[in-house]
Formats: sequence, structure tokens, C-alpha cells
Amino acid sequence: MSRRIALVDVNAFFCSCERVFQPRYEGVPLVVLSNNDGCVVARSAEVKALGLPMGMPWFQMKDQARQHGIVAFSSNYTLYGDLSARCMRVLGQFVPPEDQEVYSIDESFLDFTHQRRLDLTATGQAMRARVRQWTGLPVCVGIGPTKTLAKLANHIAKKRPEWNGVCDLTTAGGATIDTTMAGIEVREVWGVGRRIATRMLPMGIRTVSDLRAADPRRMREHFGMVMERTVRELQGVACLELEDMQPKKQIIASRAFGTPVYSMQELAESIREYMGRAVRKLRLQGGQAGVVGAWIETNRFREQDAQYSPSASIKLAVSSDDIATLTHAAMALVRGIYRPGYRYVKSGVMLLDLTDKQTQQGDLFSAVIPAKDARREKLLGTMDRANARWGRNTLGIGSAGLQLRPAWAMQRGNLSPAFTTRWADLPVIRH
DNA sequence: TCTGGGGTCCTAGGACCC
DNA sequence: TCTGGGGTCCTAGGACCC
Repeated sequence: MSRRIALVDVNAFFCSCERVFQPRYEGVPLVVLSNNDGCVVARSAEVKALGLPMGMPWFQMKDQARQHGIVAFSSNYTLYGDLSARCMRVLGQFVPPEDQEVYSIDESFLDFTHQRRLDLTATGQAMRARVRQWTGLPVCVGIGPTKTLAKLANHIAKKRPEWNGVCDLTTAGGATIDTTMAGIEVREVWGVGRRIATRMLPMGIRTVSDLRAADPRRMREHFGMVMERTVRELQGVACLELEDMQPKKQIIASRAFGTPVYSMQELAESIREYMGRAVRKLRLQGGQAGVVGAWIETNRFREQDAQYSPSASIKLAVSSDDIATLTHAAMALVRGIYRPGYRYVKSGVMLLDLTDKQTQQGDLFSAVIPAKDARREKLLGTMDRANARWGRNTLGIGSAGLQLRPAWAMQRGNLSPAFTTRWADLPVIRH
């Protein structure tokens, strides 16, 4: 019994989020920028049509932007995260919970294998209509017998207007599929990146249909088992299952500074703040870290600058989710790698060797497993609750976040309001 | 002047074991 | 003169994803 998997993906997600509450930008060429307004990370259809690439530094694009009237927004992850959650909840109404995989902030797999009678093209249109009406976001739907083919079908639904936003490869004719695949570059296949696409070219593999016709074992010899799986999936043999939410295996928090930093003092402030972010994620998934890492960086794009980008990590004697312990470890690491005289533009912390908090690894050289300090646990829990209730930096470690806007803080020149998550930013309808 | 911030998995090679 | 065969674990680097 062949499977029927749908992939639903929001069109130009970040740009579409900006338009939901600011419809005056409908039809206007939009981009959304990365933190510090650095690079373009999302483009509206109008900007894609101009041929401006993803990932381009904004300052290099400013002339063209002026010329074409492109509007740039700073990243508003509060808004995107909330709209994403709403969108995923709407899609979840179409399948039982175990048949939905939220794959990324703007994509979800839905498994319709068990709903045999359903007309999937009609269901796809129903999903588009409901998401549009309830969240304001435009989505496209791809359907196929494997995840890789569903991804490809979604690509087709987006690029070819004749599919009207829903492409079902499980019912499309063989000839249609052949000609369509022959017209798509192999780079568009899920799992084929820039490197591999380049290496495939001399092998005579240029389009999706070339790759689908390739021998999976030969592809494995050249590119490894991941690529073998990809080829089989293209041929309609399901190798990838829907996955449930797994706890993270590592947690990273890092940011480029709004302005360069020279002193240990300022690096320390940044490390404290980023560790706060990392520990929040850690505690949210009920984990503890066995290894702490930290790094600082100079600007690798400035050739005239002396470069210095050291990193260090340390294994804790006992895994921890205590913000004080973890911050202390990261601070010691940065003090160890810091050298004065460099122009630092970024720092970061990493939590590794994550385990579930319930499984406490004892210390070989102490007779008993160290008992958790009950008062300490209570204090940390109280901090969590205070921060959940009154805002993220209500209680923190040392001077983290005390300064309202440190000089090195992220720059966001054109940030839209948090329309859905802050009372003061709630849209008002005047009549 | 200004160039993001997260993640995952696989593989090869080295160190070590018997 | 001749120098085996089978493993595990860890790490760094590479590839990919959004």
C-alpha cells in the first residue's frame, strides 16, 4: 500500500507574516533581513522576480532596493513564531496528531495514508483556504508517495501556476511527471545541495529526472548512503518516516554585535545574556548539559583586521541545568581565550552532551550520587516562573540584561510591531 | 560602515581493545 | 624471510536542512 504524504509550506513565510497585519505591503517588493539587518533571509515574489539572491548582504543591495522600491523589515521572530504556531494548529485539524510532523517554522508534513477515500487535491485546496482565512498566510501543498516527492511536488505547486497551489504526484500521469521532472534542476531536490549538484554535473546528472534514473548503489558509492536514500525516495520507495519532536542534542545561542566590542567586560555581558537564552531552552526541554562551549569572533570579512576567533569547551564533573553553574563555566572559558587588542563582532555559547534531567550520572570518585540541592532547585524554579510571568530578563545572573540597551546590542532598524503577542502592539481598527 | 542563527547526520581516520 | 583479524569509541570535518 503506497503512502500519501503532503508537505504544506508557507509562501515567502517571513514576508507573508509582515503582510498579514500590514496589507498595504501586498504587491510591494519586500525583504526580511537577518539579525542586525545583515543579510536578506526572505524575499517576496516580486523580489524573487527581480533575480535578487537569497543571503545577499543588505548594504550591497541598497542601490537596487531604492531603484525598485524594495521595503526591508528587520526580523520579527516573535511575530513569525506565533503565526507559525497558529498555522500548524490549523493544519493539525486535517490529520490525527501522530500523522503531523512540524518540520520547520513554515513547513509541515501530513500523512494521509490512512485516509484512503480522501480526494487529496480537494483536501489540499481546503487546507489552503482555511489557513488563509484563519491566519492570513498563503500556503502551497505538495503530495507524493514519499517525503522527498512531497517536497518536490510542493516546489512544483509553487513554481507552476497551472497547478493552482496544489500538486498531487500520486494521481498525476506518468508522462506529466516525466516532463515536469526533466524541467527541474537537480539542485531543487531535498538533500542535494550546491556541492553535490556540482559534482553530479560531470556524471551527466543535471535534472531531477536524471537523478531519478540513476542507480542508487552507484550514487551511494559516490555520495554516501544519504544520497542513496534520496534516489530511492525519488523512485517512490519510502525510506524516511514521519518524525516526532525530539529533544535537542545541542543548544547554541550566539549573536553578532550591533557595534564592535573590544573589552572583556562587554564580552562577558554578552556571554551572560546568551547563556540565559541557552539555559531557557535547556530547561524548557527538561534537559541538563554535560559540556559547555564558548567562542568569540573577529570580522572575517575585514581583511585589514587582525583575525582571532578562538573557541573552548569544558566537561562538567556533573551535568547541570543551573544558570549560575553554566554561566560560571562559560565565563571562565571566555576569560581564558580573550586577548585584548582585537575587534570582536560576535560571541556565542553552546550546551552539549545533553541528557534528560531524570538520568543523573554519578561521580565515580564520590560514593553517592550528589543529591540535588532542594533549596537551589526551588530558587531556579522560582526564577523560571518569574521570568515567564513578568518577562524574560526579570531575574537573571549578575549584570545580564540589567543595562536596558548595551552598546553592543542587536540593531533592528525597521522592526514591525509584535501584533499578536504584546497588548500595546495589538492592531486597532478605526471606523 | 554594514556580511545571520540555528540545527542534523554521516564518514573517515586515529586510538584503543582482545 | 615471514608481521592477523576483528572490533569499539571518539573526533573533526563535510554535507545538508531551514
